[in-house]
Amino acid sequence: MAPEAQGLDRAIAKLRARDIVSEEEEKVFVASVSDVVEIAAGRTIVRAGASLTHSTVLLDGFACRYKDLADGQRQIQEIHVAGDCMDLHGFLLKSLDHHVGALSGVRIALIPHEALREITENHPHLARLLWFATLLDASIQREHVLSVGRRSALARIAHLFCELHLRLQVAGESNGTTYRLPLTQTDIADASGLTAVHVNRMLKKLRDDDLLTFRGGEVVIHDRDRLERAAEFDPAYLHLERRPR
Amino acid sequence: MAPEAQGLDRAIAKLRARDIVSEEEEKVFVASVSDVVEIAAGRTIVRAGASLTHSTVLLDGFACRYKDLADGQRQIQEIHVAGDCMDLHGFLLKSLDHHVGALSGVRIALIPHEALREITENHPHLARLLWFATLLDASIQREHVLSVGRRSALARIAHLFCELHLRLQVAGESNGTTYRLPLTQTDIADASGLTAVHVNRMLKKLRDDDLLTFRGGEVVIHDRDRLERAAEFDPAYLHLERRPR
DNA sequence: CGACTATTTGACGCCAGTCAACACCGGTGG
DNA sequence: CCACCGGTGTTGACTGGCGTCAAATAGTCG
Repeated sequence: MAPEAQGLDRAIAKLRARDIVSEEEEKVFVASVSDVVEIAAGRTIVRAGASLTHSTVLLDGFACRYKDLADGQRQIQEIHVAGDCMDLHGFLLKSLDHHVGALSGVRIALIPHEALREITENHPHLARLLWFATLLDASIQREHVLSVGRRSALARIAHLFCELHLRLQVAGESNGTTYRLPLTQTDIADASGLTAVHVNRMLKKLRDDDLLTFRGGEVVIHDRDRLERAAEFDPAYLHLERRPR
Repeated sequence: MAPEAQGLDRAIAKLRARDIVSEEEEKVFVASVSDVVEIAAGRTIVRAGASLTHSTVLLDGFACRYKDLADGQRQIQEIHVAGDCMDLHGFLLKSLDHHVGALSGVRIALIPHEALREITENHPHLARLLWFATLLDASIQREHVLSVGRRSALARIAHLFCELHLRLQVAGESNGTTYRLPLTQTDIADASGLTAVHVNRMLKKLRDDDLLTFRGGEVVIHDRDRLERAAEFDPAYLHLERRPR
């Protein structure tokens, strides 16, 4: 592995939480990386509609998929954490229907579509694991539809923090009750379909109720049980069981 | 093809709208069907969490994926039309995180996971097409997040009707401006994250504005242009281009 | 015809949006 | 060292879109 590709182990860890990944498959995956680049916070990583030749793996930092409406409203569809294959979807869609943006400074690995195609031809099990990774995105997005469509503002935000906590734990980026999350309240609002002002009010309530504190890009969970109940959080949709796929 | 498997051609048509499907691939796909069953309106087709051995293709009728909250609120995450591979996701997830229900009477084909695995081992291009089909679901669900999170009630409903119109045209189930849609206003509400009462008000407004009429399970579009503008509908996310995948 | 479900409409209430003012903070330059 | 500045966070007053409740009407199936 090129030394700068460190962080790829997080992507492997994410898969290993769901199935066995052989040494050889790990090698094939790591070898498929053609390049590693850094991108500053706030920059666009992939623009909707652009013709794609590479997919990306988020090695470090936070990114998101999002769409805008004509009046300037933005909706974040999924927040990505280290280890996520962000636009593996682009491999077969050929162009993305949404933008991918850097929420913090990020480091990403590029994987040529040609290498992915190769994997589908010669490494069917690894191909199924990559397919699985895209299905996990879909599952996360479905839970997001539920949140935005039916949960109260408070529950939406609580749910988001629960989900990120668990996903970051899988990537090895959280000890028990704390994690870094360098997002603004506006980002949270764009993810949860609310306004920044109302997010602020709900964050205050979460603090006052002693459920969690989000300040200075850091989340501190005070009462995980009550937080999960407030969010009606059930981690089943993250499919955290190791099974043959 | 078993005669009762008619309707599978709609699934093939859906793929052929996006890439070339060879005669042999079609044969392999059709041969993978082990059974065809009918299910009455309102019944559950797959329950969340159940252990799965088959995936399903919707041959006829309308179905949906949905989740419920504890207080009884329901959120439909995607409406499926004839030709959709509904829980191809279950092939690799092994158990679904959501329910699949029949919105009308439906006919579905069952495909054993074993046959799908076989396809990933021996027919990589066909496997990529099936992967693509699941990515299309993800894309539709992302647009759904945008709708529910940011569009007004009127735009949400207008968008839903635009999307279904186009998807039904691909399946050969709509002439120019009309299509069958045997859903109740409550179903529309559950899909769009609104209440049935408010859906009713918005449908009245769509009628009064002469954009479309939805009555008796039939949609009549009066002014497609203005409807699309009201919905801010852009079909790019349906990826209707025939390209090598 | 009667029971049931779906649709329609009106009155009213509330959750979240809007608008606005102010505090905070790190960076920048005089 | 401090004035300034843009981005972010905080709070209050007010508004409005959509939810809630309720009752009447229209279909539908036995």
